[in-house]
Amino acid sequence: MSSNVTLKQIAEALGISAMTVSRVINNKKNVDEKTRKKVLEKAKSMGYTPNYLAKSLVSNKSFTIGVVVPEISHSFFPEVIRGIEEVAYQENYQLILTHSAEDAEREKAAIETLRSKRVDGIMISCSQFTSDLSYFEELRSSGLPVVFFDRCMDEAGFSCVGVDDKAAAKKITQHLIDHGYKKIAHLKGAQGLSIGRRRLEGFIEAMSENQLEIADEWIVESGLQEKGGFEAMMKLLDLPEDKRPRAVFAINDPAAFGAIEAIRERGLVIPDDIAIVGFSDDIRAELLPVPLTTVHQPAYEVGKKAAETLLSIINGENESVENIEVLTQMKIRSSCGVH
Amino acid sequence: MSSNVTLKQIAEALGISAMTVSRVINNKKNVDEKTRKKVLEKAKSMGYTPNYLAKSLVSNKSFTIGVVVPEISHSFFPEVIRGIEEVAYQENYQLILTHSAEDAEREKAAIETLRSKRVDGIMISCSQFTSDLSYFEELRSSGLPVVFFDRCMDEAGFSCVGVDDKAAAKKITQHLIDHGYKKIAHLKGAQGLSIGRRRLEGFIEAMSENQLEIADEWIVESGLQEKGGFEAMMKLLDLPEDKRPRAVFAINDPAAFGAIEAIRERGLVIPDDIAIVGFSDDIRAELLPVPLTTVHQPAYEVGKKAAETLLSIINGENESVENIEVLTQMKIRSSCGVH
DNA sequence: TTGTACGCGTTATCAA
DNA sequence: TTGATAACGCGTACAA
Repeated sequence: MSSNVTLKQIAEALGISAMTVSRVINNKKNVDEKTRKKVLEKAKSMGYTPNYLAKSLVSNKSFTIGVVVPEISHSFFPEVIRGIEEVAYQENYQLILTHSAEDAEREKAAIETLRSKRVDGIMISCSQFTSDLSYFEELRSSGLPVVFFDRCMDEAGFSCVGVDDKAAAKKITQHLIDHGYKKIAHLKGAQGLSIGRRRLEGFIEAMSENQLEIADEWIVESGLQEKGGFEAMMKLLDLPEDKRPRAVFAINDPAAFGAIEAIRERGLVIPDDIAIVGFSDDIRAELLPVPLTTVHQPAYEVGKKAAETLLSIINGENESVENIEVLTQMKIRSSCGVH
Repeated sequence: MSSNVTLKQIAEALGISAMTVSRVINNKKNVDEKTRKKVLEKAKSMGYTPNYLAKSLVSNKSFTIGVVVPEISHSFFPEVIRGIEEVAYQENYQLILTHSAEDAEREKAAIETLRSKRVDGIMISCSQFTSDLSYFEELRSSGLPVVFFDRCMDEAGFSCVGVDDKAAAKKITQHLIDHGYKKIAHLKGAQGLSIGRRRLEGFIEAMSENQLEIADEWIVESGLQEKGGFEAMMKLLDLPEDKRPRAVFAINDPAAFGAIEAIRERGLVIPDDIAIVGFSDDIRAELLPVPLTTVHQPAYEVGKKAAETLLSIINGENESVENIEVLTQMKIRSSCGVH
């Protein structure tokens, strides 16, 4: 077992008080130079490591931030985490990383654990199935600083850092429209989630402004993963040929990948038979046989901004509940049929 | 600020002792049913959250594991982290994730912070420039459970969980040899790192066993990133044409990607002019214009195994220092000229 | 069944 | 400059 050296032990070994040792370790002024040296040497030789648990217990401050993500593997979240970590590192905070695995209950449990570990704040990107608003209202009343990122619960009363989902969705839909597509479908995400709702809104707004029909059967829920995209696309492909859309805007790239697989399986060609665009600019998007037109999300920036927002709340520099949008960029490739 | 409710506050509100409340919260037997109910209700209404800091201080156990990775973004580490997280989650441990950004000093600092936060164990994947063995010896003498994964310091006396680097390197080199290549170069990694050394060993062994020449100028240090791969490959391409290798085994896929870029820039064709193979099966490998032959590393498995190993040490079920190798799988694609 | 005393490692406060 | 004491929130050990 790892036996840890304490201030008291150093003090005893030196025949002085623990308080003096503490003062030395924390670089306080009022310590005799000789004593200081003696203590530092002893601390080193005994292999002293300060106990932040005890420190935190006293100061009610842990310099730890909790992060809750719904998935870890794909390209977006690791990049966000890197952004968070960078900011945290600069400010001497550490990250407790938890993973909800798209499970709302696991997400709740993770948040409770983080609270128990007395993190100074929490950053949450919701699972696809998160819907219990009352839980977040309770969390809010606890006073713990919380910031959502990417996948937010809008009504929860916490700040949200994401991208300009609605504007970008509208823009990429408009791009399809500008190039002659009229029959456009949307693979949508859960409507409890900010991104699901906002991207759908952007799609609808673009269609409406151009007086295009938004057929009910052309808005299909796919969720955010490949499998859902595949299944949703299959539904569209099962429509009678004259009712079939000529273009598809998928809620995100993984859903688009699934849809592409479905289209390929049916022997149809992208973009000739069906055009498709995604959202997120997954690392694989530009490497596909038919590179995917999509919206680039500056994930690292989202992470940084979210961490900065949380830290400003923790430091009491910021009271307001904000909706912060990092700007995206369209990536026109060939899957939309327009180079 | 978030004012946290304590056992004592609940006790006072109920006119009983904190100890009784503690017993209820921890589901101890000897509590009157009525008291239990009363306490649970009060705890809920007051929004009680147990303070694990205090608990850990007493029990000398934090149920927290420190993880140190050299990079976060690419496909390998997120997948490893997911594996670690999964095991940790099952056993009710949380992860403090730290990032050395390939900086040996930052790595040391991260480990020290983790010790201060009294993690129950640490999992480390070294930076490319880690070389201070004495630091790890000190760490070892502290008795804190430590496991290396993927990038290990062999002499440090800690267990190491990785893949069968040497065997796999030998096998993929042999694959090139079997298909007629004789002039084969290797883009190597830092020799302070297990993977750098082992993959080079595998390469050399395959070449030697086939009595093939290992020219000094054909073993070039590239490091583990794209940029280094590009530069190293450029050196090879600058050799007089008759001294130029016909095939290249890159230490990992990112280095291979850089090398491929260099080859392309010189107007040469893969695999016709130069064949290339990598290591790691990056998510992009199979999507390249000429899909990359490489070695698939089961990253998730490595993470799981490493976490299991660490937990077994923490639980005192395992004393021995082991070298655990998860088996890889060759992915033959077209960059090696053999389908 | 319930309560009291004490200690975990640290620091703020006040006294010497 | 240094030291004694109390407190942070909790649980163990013991007593009532």
